[in-house]
Amino acid sequence: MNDGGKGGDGTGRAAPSKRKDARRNKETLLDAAATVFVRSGVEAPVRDIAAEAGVGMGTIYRHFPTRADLIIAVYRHQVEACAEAGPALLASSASPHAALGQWINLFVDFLVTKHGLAAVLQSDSSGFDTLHAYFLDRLVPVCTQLLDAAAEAGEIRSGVEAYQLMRGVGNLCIGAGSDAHYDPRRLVELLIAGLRRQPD
Amino acid sequence: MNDGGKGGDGTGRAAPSKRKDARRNKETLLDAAATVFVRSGVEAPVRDIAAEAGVGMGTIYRHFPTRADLIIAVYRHQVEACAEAGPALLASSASPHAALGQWINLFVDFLVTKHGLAAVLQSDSSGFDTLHAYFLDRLVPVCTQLLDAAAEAGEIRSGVEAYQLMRGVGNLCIGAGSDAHYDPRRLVELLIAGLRRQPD
Amino acid sequence: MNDGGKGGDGTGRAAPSKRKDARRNKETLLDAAATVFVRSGVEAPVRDIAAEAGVGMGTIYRHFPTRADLIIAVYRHQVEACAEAGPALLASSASPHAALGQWINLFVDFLVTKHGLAAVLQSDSSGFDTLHAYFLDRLVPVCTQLLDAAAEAGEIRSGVEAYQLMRGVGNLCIGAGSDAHYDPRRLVELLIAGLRRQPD
Amino acid sequence: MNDGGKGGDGTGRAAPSKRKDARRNKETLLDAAATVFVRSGVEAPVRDIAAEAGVGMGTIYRHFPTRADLIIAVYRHQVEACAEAGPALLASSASPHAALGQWINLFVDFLVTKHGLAAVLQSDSSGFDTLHAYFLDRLVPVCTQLLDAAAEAGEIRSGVEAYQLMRGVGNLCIGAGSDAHYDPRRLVELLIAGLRRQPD
DNA sequence: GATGAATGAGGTTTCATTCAT
DNA sequence: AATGAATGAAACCTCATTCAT
Repeated sequence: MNDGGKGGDGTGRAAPSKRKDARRNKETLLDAAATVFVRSGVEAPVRDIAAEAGVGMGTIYRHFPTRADLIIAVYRHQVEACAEAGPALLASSASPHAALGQWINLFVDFLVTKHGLAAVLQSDSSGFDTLHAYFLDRLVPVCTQLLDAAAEAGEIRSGVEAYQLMRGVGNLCIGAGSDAHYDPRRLVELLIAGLRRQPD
Repeated sequence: MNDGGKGGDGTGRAAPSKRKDARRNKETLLDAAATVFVRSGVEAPVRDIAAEAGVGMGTIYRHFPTRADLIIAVYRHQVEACAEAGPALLASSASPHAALGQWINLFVDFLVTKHGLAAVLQSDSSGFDTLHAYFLDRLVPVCTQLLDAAAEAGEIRSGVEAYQLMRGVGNLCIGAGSDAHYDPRRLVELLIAGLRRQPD
Repeated sequence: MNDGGKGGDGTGRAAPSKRKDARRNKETLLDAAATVFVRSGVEAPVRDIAAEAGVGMGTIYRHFPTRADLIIAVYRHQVEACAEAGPALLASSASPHAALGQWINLFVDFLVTKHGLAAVLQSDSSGFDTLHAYFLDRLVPVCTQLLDAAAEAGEIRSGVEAYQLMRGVGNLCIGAGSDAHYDPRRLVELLIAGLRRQPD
Repeated sequence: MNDGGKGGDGTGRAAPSKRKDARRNKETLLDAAATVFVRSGVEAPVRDIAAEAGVGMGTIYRHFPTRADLIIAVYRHQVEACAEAGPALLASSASPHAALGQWINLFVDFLVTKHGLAAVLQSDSSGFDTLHAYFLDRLVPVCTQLLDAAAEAGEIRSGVEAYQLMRGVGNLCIGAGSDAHYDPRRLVELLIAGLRRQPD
């Protein structure tokens, strides 16, 4: 959304120009943000991120007007990868339900390593609307596809929407890491198991 | 020493005594807090709660030194009721697993109507330690009992601890209410279903 | 301390009468205040004193409208004793200057054991005016007498006023006790030594 | 808005650069703080200082994270000057004892004009540790040097430590200014006189 | 474009003092 | 007379966000 798409823009650039500098700067920013996010969570003070990047705070606001924009940018690659893994898993797995389980695991693995991200994903603070929307837009369709496939195969009960499932999985990941006795993976596994069409 | 005083004091007191007033006031406070908690969540500013109750902020601090104390007081009755319902359900339900499901539903019903409580329950901020402890102390044993019964009856897979389950359920309840499309009950149902010993 | 504990106090009272009760109460208060002053300084919260005495805060305000009143009452005996020691020392000492030194030592001994009193004695907060006045009224004349005697005997340089000297000694006592490396007695000794008519 | 000031800045600079502005601002802050310190003492509310300077409170915290930092900054020049005057006086004075007296006078002159500083200098509140340390680190060695010189010259009794002397002098300066009848200078003079080796 | 100084709302907590019971 | 609950002013400190340079 904020930079103009899949990347067609780079093909034959010759002049390094301001543009390149800016890009480098932006990437420095993303690296710094990622680092700080790991250290202090995705709600870390802007100042800390700026300091880590060695730039002024204004620079961050220029490139990423809202925190959501920054978070999205930092995790875009991983979200994309996750989204793209959906169809692939569907194709390669023994069953749609298995594919769903594996895909969800990818999502969980992503979330549990992102200190504070899961929490912010369910925040209803309007500042995070964009973030919310991005994750949903990108992942819900994939999840829907997997869910539909499993439903069609008769493996799962119907009536569970992808949106809900994603939200639930996201929620289960909140607080992981701060409590060694809490293992979201295990619970998510139960959740997915619960989707199974029941024997009785 | 300070009240013996004149001596008699007892039997037929007409004066309602400060004590009674204070007690009433405390209840006013709890009502006010409950109201504000619904409106703005359990992390609402102390000042707001005081205003709602029509008292000074100091009054709140007098009765409830920490926010955790206030939250516990506000919800104590419901938590107790929930805890006590466990054994009852176990006795009256068709199966331990069914009892577990029903009990969890009670817990979910409780949580989803408490704006922000679920979120705070998993917060690792030290200010909420007491709150955390209270919920855990009161509910985990009950859950354990239900879980054990179900395990013994061979209805569920073993290896899931009550603590984890409660945490998971609590997490699933975060953000309920702020999103009409998100229904924790449904997901919790899946989670509990997932506990079932699998057919394969 | 404040309730008689061992029970010895019962000797032979027949008619406790309101008056006596009130007196007892007042004394209980003074004991409690003294205790708390030692523990937390003379600026300890009113509530603490009330708690120590086992009475309500209102009772303290009734008997001692201002903190200064309370402080004065607590230390009155000792201040009186100090004041009265002046003439006695003058009569019994080898020289007026020696008497002065001994008397000042009494004052210092009194102050250094009263956590925070010296500090409050020089506070210009209007709340302490009475306190200020009491100490001054009671002790400055005594000091003047000693000073005059010493001056008359040609032992000290003239031109130092009792008020100043008392203030100075009081100031030197501030903070004693909180710093093992600071010994007001030694400095006061220098001050008094400095009063001596210089040889040159 | 915030300073207008003496006007010297007009020379020829066109772009005073943020840095320069900030520096000026910092000085504005120090001036304001000094003013407020005179008016209300060194423990004046941060908000008052900010108001006096015409800046937000955050600005104060940016430049001076703790109150001790601010106080030190406000008085640094004078403390340094005082410290540096020590050796100079020693070199130029008739005797080490005279030098000591003059140096102490400088210190007293400094303190008596700093409303509340002397009081805070003996506070044992941990917030002022830095302040305490600064004054001690800077001045005690100088005092030691003067004291040692005088002792070596046989002018004073030994056994008085610079730390104690400084503390004592500081204490004597507490409350100066709020009482026209109290003149610390006179008392300090006595103290120093008292150091003299006694004739007897 | 970049910088980072400045702003100031926002929330917390403490206690002296009053006054209804 | 005594009680102690209630009041609420005061101060503190933090950060997201803006904007002059």
